[in-house]
Amino acid sequence: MNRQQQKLQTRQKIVDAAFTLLDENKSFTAISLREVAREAGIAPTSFYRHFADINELGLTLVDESGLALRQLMRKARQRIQKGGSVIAISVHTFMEFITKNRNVFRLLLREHTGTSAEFRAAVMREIQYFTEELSDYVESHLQLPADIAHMQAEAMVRLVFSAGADALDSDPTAVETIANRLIIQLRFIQLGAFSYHQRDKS
Amino acid sequence: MNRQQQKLQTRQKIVDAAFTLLDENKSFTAISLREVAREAGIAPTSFYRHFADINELGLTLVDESGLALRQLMRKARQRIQKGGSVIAISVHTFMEFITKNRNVFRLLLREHTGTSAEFRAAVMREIQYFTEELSDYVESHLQLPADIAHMQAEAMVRLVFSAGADALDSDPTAVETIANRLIIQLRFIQLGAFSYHQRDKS
DNA sequence: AGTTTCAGCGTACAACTGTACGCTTAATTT
DNA sequence: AAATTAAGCGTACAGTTGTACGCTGAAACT
Repeated sequence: MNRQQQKLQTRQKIVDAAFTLLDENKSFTAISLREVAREAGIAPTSFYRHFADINELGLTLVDESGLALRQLMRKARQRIQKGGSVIAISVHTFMEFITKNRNVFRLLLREHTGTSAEFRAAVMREIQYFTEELSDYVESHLQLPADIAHMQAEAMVRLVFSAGADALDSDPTAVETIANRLIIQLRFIQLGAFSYHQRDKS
Repeated sequence: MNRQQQKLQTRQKIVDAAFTLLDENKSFTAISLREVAREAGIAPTSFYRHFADINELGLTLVDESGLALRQLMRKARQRIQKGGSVIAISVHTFMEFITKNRNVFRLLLREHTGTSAEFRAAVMREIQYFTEELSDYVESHLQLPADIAHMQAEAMVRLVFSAGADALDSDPTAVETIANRLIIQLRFIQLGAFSYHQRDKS
């Protein structure tokens, strides 16, 4: 087999192993190089052929997670084209994602408040993509000035991530409850930003 | 000296040592019993005279942190008696607290999304106190039905904690900016919940 | 065909971990 | 005064960690 392909394949095995280890009771900072190697089926020292550091692996995972989320956003936007509530569809898409990719979302959540400033910054960057895309949407579709649109988008993303954290610990029926409450709370923000804007103009 | 007092004193040394170690780069799950003992100035094995487990220490820290936050709430409510914006005063009190007790808030943040289900539950309980007290306030002062008041309070607390997380990584001037944005975003929710309620009635 | 490259392995080591066990010593009880 | 209690210590041990070093064997190149 091609050597390059082979290398990429084991690299993927490492990434997959890391995501597998990132379960309910293990944060990325807490997993050891040796555990990852064991799970990936390689020698501990072979790890270094792919990543200089365990941190480099971590940042890769955050990047991949962010990418997955952005792809999700696109999918949600496509669904909205066909009509329906923007908020409700977005929330359901999001909840579907985190229940199907628990460890991906867990990684983002944990490293967002984690112990590595580098990781925190990486996650915040991914969240900012989220916020800015939503901000653009709000600005153009709801006809709000940029600053208000941005605050609205930021608040919404905060709520969504926070509710997502709760959803991770809940069974499917509880997730549905959380989603429904979240939808109403997002409407609060939407309505509130609008009336704040109206009041400001007069 | 009294033996009981002496014991309580070293116990406090352990607690203080743990909070000291809980700095920017160290989560509670990541600190070792030996580190705590070293910082507290006792032998590693002496730790067990005070806590059965390192987890027992952790839950103690969460409890103490929650207590500190509840005391803060009372202080904020007292200040509000004298008049002024409820939201603005609460936000400023909160920000003052987390900048003066960084590690206390850090503990709550990290364990909220941490790897121990027990710790997560403990933190969520503390957050719920927050939410419920605020919910009662909203219900009685803004004349909203209980369910809407609760959703409003929950959303507000989510926003406050999320903004608090950002504030931890920021310098004083950035904290001020975050606080001001947060105040507006909380107004969004307040206004939004009100018009959601109005609309619902008709 | 001969040479070079390099992914992966095995061994090795020092550092650190939690905690079992028994001792000391001073406060407390009898 | 004698006996008991218990906070704190020191030693010890097995387990895990990251990573330095040199080797192997097959793919890639000349």
